[in-house]
Amino acid sequence: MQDSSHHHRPFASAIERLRAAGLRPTRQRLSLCRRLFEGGQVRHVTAETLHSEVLAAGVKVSLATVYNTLHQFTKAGLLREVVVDGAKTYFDTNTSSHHHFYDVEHGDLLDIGGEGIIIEGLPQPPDGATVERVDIVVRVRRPSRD
Amino acid sequence: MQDSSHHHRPFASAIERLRAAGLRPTRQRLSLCRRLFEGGQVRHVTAETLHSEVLAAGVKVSLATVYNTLHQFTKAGLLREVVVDGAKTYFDTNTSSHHHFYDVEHGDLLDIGGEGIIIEGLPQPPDGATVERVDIVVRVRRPSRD
DNA sequence: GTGTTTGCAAAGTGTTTGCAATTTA
DNA sequence: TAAATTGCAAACACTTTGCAAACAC
Repeated sequence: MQDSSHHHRPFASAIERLRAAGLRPTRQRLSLCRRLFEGGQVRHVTAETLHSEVLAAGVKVSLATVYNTLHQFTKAGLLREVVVDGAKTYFDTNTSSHHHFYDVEHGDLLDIGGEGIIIEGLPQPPDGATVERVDIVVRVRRPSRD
Repeated sequence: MQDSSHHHRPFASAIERLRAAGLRPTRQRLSLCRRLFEGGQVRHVTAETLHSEVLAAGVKVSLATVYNTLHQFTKAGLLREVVVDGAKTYFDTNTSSHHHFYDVEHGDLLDIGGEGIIIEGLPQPPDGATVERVDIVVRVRRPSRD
């Protein structure tokens, strides 16, 4: 059995998490923060999905603020941007090195833990280029019943 | 030394290539086709870059037609769409299974041949999902001299 | 109070579409 | 001539931005 002591230290509250990120705990940021991190599970959201989620919960936040907040969270290291689709931007609450299944039909993302994955045969990056990150996207199609 | 007899059979002409794809060889499609495939090298274009290229060469084509043509070529198997950036769509003349270096700074793409690459440890796709394609994107940063 | 954050609406970017005019076979 | 293709301009989806009002400390 593996220990999980390397998990991120759980924050006592969303306020604490925001403070640690150097962001004022405003009403809007608090509800977004709670929604993203307090379920305890990895989440994949777009600005739109997160926005309608908080709206449905009765919290008033503008879409522009959701966009801004997602980027602030990303810059602060709380989120990670995932590029799998030309149209929309996904944000992942899992910020550790890992990969993704992407359901091209429904637009669903599923994490693939980065631990067991080994890529063999990758050539050296060109010139003096430094590798920033290696992303694997497994594009899958789930048969839709029609 | 490896033989290269598995390369795509070279087409006598752009006309022939279009016919084989079931597309009428119009003036616009012909110049786009020539530009894409007659250099003999792998190319990575966006609608914008290809459009300004043909314009610069004195050929009159509308941007809308470039978009439509790129998608027709893709559907016909002449091109492959590459998703590396949320903003723009790249098209690759290399349609075989392979991967990419992506210069996040300059937006440049570079192919990584698919032959030597082995990914170990990928879990089974969820449910009855079928894998459509596995993409590796190595995001690199080339230091810009300032 | 002072600097930060918000919301709105407008602007921006890349892409798609409807349709009349043109071109191809 | 009949069917396919083009170009334009308008529509589109998603995202960013400018700025006055609201808010946090």
